[in-house]
Amino acid sequence: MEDYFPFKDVEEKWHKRWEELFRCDVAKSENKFYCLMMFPYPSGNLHVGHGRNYIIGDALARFKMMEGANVLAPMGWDAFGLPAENAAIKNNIHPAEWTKNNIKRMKEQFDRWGVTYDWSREITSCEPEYYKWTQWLFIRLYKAGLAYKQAASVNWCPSCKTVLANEQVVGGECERCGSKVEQKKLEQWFFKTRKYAERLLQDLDKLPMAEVLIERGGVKEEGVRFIEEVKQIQVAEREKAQFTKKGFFTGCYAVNPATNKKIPVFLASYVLMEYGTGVVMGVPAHDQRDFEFVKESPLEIPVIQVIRPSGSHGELPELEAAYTNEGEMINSGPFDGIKNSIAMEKIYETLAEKGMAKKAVHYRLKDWLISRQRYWGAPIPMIHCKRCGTVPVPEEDLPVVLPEDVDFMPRGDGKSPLATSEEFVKTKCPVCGDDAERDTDTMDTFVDSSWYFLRYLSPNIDEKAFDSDLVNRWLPVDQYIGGIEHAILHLLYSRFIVKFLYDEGLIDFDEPFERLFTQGMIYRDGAKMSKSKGNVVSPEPLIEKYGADTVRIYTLFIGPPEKDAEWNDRAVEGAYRFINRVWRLYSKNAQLLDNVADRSVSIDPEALPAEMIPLYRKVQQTTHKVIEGVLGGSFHFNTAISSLMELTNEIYAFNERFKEEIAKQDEAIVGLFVLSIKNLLLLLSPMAPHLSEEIWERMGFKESIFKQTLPTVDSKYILAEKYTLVVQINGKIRAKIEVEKDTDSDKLKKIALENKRIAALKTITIPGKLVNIVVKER
RNA sequence: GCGAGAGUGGCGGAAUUGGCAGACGCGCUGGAUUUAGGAUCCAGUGAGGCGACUCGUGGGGGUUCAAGUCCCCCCUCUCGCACCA
Repeated sequence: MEDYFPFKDVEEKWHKRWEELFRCDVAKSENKFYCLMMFPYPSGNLHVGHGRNYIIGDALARFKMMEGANVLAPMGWDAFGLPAENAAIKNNIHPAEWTKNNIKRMKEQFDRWGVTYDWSREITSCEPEYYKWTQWLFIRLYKAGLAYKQAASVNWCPSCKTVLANEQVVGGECERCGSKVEQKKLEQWFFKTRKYAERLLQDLDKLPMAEVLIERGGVKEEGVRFIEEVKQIQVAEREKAQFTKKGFFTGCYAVNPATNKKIPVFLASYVLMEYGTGVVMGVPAHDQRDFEFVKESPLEIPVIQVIRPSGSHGELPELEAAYTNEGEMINSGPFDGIKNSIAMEKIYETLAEKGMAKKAVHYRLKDWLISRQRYWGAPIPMIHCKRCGTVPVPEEDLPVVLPEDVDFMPRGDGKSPLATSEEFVKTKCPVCGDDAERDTDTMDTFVDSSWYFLRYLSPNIDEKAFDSDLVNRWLPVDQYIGGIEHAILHLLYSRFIVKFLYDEGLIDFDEPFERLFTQGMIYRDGAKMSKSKGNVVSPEPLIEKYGADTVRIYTLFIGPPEKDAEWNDRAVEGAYRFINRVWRLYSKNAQLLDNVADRSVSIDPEALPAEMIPLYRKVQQTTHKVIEGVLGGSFHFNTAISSLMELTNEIYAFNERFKEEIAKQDEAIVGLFVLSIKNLLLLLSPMAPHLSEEIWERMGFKESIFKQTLPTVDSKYILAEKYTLVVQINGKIRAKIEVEKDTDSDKLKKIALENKRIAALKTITIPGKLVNIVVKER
């Protein structure tokens, strides 16, 4: 008997066979299930926190297969991006090569977890075959009037003379050299996401997912704004705002239309031109920023309190900070005495009647700035001609290939690295044929990832971006799984692009994802795993020591998948013990179980002796719980595993109790025993696939366990025929009595009252649960 | 500041419609087995009390026969965004 599951001997064998299993025939779209996991950035190493995403997705894909679905589970690489360029600069390796190496390594990591995909559909966003179509998308947007050029600020390091990403700015300083970062205006490309703001907001209702709320923060309606009256004020010459929260008195006054009082007008450094009209009403008594402005400024600015804190009386003390809570209005003319939240609406109504105000909706959504002054991205396919202006590269000339031999070290003139390649820059104008220059910026990597899920259906076609027919049959994605960090922008951009393609008539759906699931982060020592904190847990040593199934089971068992969880090295052993407990169930009984498939073993539940019914019932209850818990929509693998542990414990007890009968091959007992083990394996297999497949094969089944259907539930046996009735007095438990399952209320009441002879005022009877007796005094 | 989420044993976490709080696992304790250790198997394990009992789901109120769950107020923590008013 082998005491431990020999995972090292069998894992590889199964990885090879599963590749076939996961190859999807997309021509058959009936009963399709598109299970999409966010394609990762190939940063080099996956840790167990990343693993959660892929393990959840893999387990789900396998459950769906066993439910009979035609599962499409593809994978690819979001392969353009800043880290490749940083690594290149640091280690003097070409970004393309660095990326390629990382992809190779990460693919191996997927494999070791037993996470399987349809690799025949692999896509890599940095390959010309792919980014050709990212460029094509840009041109479509441009031709539809949704791409435009405008000056916008970038972070600029005056010492490195280069553009910095937000991430590279730490505390206002360049992370590399520590110089103070400046803002510099550059002409850049934008996509008009704002044009889709209303639809992006409205259609959120089509997405049944918890994360909707997160995105509501991104596209948000701003409330009432008093625009009209302030527009009349002439804004004086603006003083340059190089200091924070300082102001300049214009000498002008505005009139507060609600009270008809004069208000001094200031220029303030902290008011953003880009937001709203660029003009705001300062309320120093009730806005902390305005309050600080008044405090920091040498100017004499009156602070008028207009909200009296709830419950306060008499003279109001001088404020030490802005009062931002509820209260009633004071110093507000006709609105005095009204609760501030109500007054807000009242003031609006009054002004609206006079035609002085109107409600406006402000989406907290900017147009999408897609230009990046970087090398490692898809070149923007535009040509600048002196005579014809900016013109798109003709579609037949795509892709605009990213030249390999470019010096992408910081050059110090602020231009994109591509500008150094004369060969790249110099071109002919496609309109007039004259000498012209290519745009030297590349696209934001979010553009690459905003359409990749369409490409998976036909990853290799070179005459178009995607096959509309296949895409229409397979999308929207049935289940999208990914990290919370991408739940906002990536989702927004993908939705924008899909709506655009819908408007262009290229696809017939306008939301890309049917359901989204964002899994929680895995923490370690109270912080999320990161290289800089040095708290990452690598999967390899764990898989080496305990096997892939242990790591999978632990990862799924750690907690509800949507919540954050703390990694605990020692608790991994619990998963390891469980795996081996299941294995021993087999190995202890190998004589019986080896090739048991070839024999007919069956049971008739109706004919089972009473002492065997509890196990049969446990099998039914577990089956019900696992299938409901996982496929019922909540992906609660943690409770599914716990109930499989319970079942395992019960099979152990059964095995021990009927040891001799099993040895003697008693038909009924062996039948139930084998059934229990079969169901245990079927339910466990998506989560611990190596173990389950191996035992399944040894039991003599010729086909993969993932080609089996999930066990069905004999629902008659879900409820026990007896249960523990709780008897409460005044809501406190006073007795517990075993009763028959179908006992009616009257009978229950009688049983309870006989048990405790109490003069009852009132009795609450809940069949199946409890009897609560209410008495006057205890 | 805005937005989102979360507070249950020593720890991770369970608890249909409000109906036995703490399933399952980790850790700990004890027993079996073993020359011993490890591994394995079995049992116990919220706190207090000898006890019948009492107290317990961040804190305080409330609704109810009954509250982790519903309502009001407060506290703490985590994440995301932001000179966005």
